Amino acid sequence: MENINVRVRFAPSPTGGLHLGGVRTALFNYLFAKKNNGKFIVRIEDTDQTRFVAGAEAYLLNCLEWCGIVPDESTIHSGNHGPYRQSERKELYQKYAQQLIDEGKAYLAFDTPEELSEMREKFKSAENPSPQYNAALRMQMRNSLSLSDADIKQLLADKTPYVVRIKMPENETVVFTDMIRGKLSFSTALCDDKVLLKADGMPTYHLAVVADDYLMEISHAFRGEEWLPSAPVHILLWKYLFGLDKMPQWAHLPLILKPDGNGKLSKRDGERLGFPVFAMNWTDPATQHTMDGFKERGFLPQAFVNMLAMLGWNDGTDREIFSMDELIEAFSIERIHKSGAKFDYEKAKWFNHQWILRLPTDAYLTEVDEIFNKKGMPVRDIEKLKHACQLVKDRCTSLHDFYDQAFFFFKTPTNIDTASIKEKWTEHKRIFFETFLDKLTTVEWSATAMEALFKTIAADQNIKVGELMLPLRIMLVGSKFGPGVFAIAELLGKEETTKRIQTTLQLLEVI
RNA sequence: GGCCCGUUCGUCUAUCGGCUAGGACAUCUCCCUUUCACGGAGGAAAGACGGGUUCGAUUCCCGUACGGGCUACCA
Repeated sequence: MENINVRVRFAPSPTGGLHLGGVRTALFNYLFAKKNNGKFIVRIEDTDQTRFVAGAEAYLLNCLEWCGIVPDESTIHSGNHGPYRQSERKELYQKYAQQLIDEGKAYLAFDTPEELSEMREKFKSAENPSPQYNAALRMQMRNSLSLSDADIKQLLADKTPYVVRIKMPENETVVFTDMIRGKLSFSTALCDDKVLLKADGMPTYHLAVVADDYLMEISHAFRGEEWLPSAPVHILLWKYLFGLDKMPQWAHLPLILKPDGNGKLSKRDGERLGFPVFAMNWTDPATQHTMDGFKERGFLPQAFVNMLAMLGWNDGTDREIFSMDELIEAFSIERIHKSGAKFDYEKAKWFNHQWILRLPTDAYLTEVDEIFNKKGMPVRDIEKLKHACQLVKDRCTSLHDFYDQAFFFFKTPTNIDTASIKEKWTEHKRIFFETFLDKLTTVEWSATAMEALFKTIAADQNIKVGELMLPLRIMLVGSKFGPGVFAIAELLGKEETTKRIQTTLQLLEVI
């Protein structure tokens, strides 16, 4: 079989981290590559020097690594197709641009940005709100097709800045097969003369994507649906430069939509609706504004990946829970959907809960420990934390919930909800708990033994057990939540349990 | 405006011409639980519309509507 080289391309920008759509594109690329024993290549471009941010490359790869999406080749991990940065490959693109010019497939355009917006203003109408630089208009602009040779020479001699534009054929039909959508056709008459090389000598995406994919022997390329309209330009460039037989197979992935209303999910939606949109947190270097990622919100990478995979793909059965290996095993590109999917944070949390239950506690103990540390409650006894996690995992949807659900194991509650019990508090109950405390010193320290003792004393003293359970819970936990009370007591230990009961008894005395 | 893509419960989706339209999230009811959850059982909830093709269309075709994407020297 031919070599399978699947690539995903990123262009980091300072305003945003790695969003859901980006991770999902990478994920599908990765699944496809692994499924077919191919290579997964991550390309991170410094497409625009002014926008490129130091640290962005490492950030992107960290995010992918957290997700378990590990590239075989990347800008940082390197491979044998370097150099990877666009700025270091400048001459290559210029060479291809020149080739196109020589063959009459592209031309030089000297129009200034002002002239371009002037043109757009001038030709703008109700029927045509966005006039294109195309066959109909290019002869009215200042370019190597409309100007005389002498003029062009003079402009070049004066070092007038220019761009290279593709000369779109007047009326040709470009046909190609998308792996997800099937056969698609576009008329070149509707595409404009896209800029291939910018005035600073750097390529636009259109030229770069074609040249890079060729040089790096890419066989398959997945990207977002938003690229579909410019696909004909890329197909044409492949035809002109390298031949369609060498062109990678395309797959245009559906978009991830905002949960409410319509449209592409944006980072603003996350802030507005209170959920993360990035894999890991990202600080905008300009504003120093940090946005949480799924990782920081207490998501497990397994759950995050699982959730993303199910947003636009399924295996045709009712199964929803997949590990990365299982995804690779089950993945098939034919089953990727064509339509966009609205992101549902509730469902994302459900996936996380499922993975919290499924994974052994050890898989996330370090993260939970860190969360306790950040809350200012360092856990000295990691084994105890582990037990606590096992006790409360049923009721945790995020890793942060472990703190809310288990903090009382590590710190005596300061707010005792005595209000809930004081109305029904009696002298009998006080006597009961004093007896219980007394006998506790002799009993074997286990939940079952304690429960038996508790019930025996209750029977002896003729008090309903139900009347005593809530008070005991309040004494140990501080309020009305948590796992079984005797299990809590067991983990708290004899000393702490006794102390908490005594403290609350005193509190009730005062009241 | 033009071009392209899409359209099954509120949401994510199953169905590759036979459907009493299945599952999951969310929601509601009940059970379990001497707390809060988990869990279990059940309920309500969908094929945008109009034409074809066919014995039979959610499924295939064509229109219409609606939604989205693109229409930059951004990707």
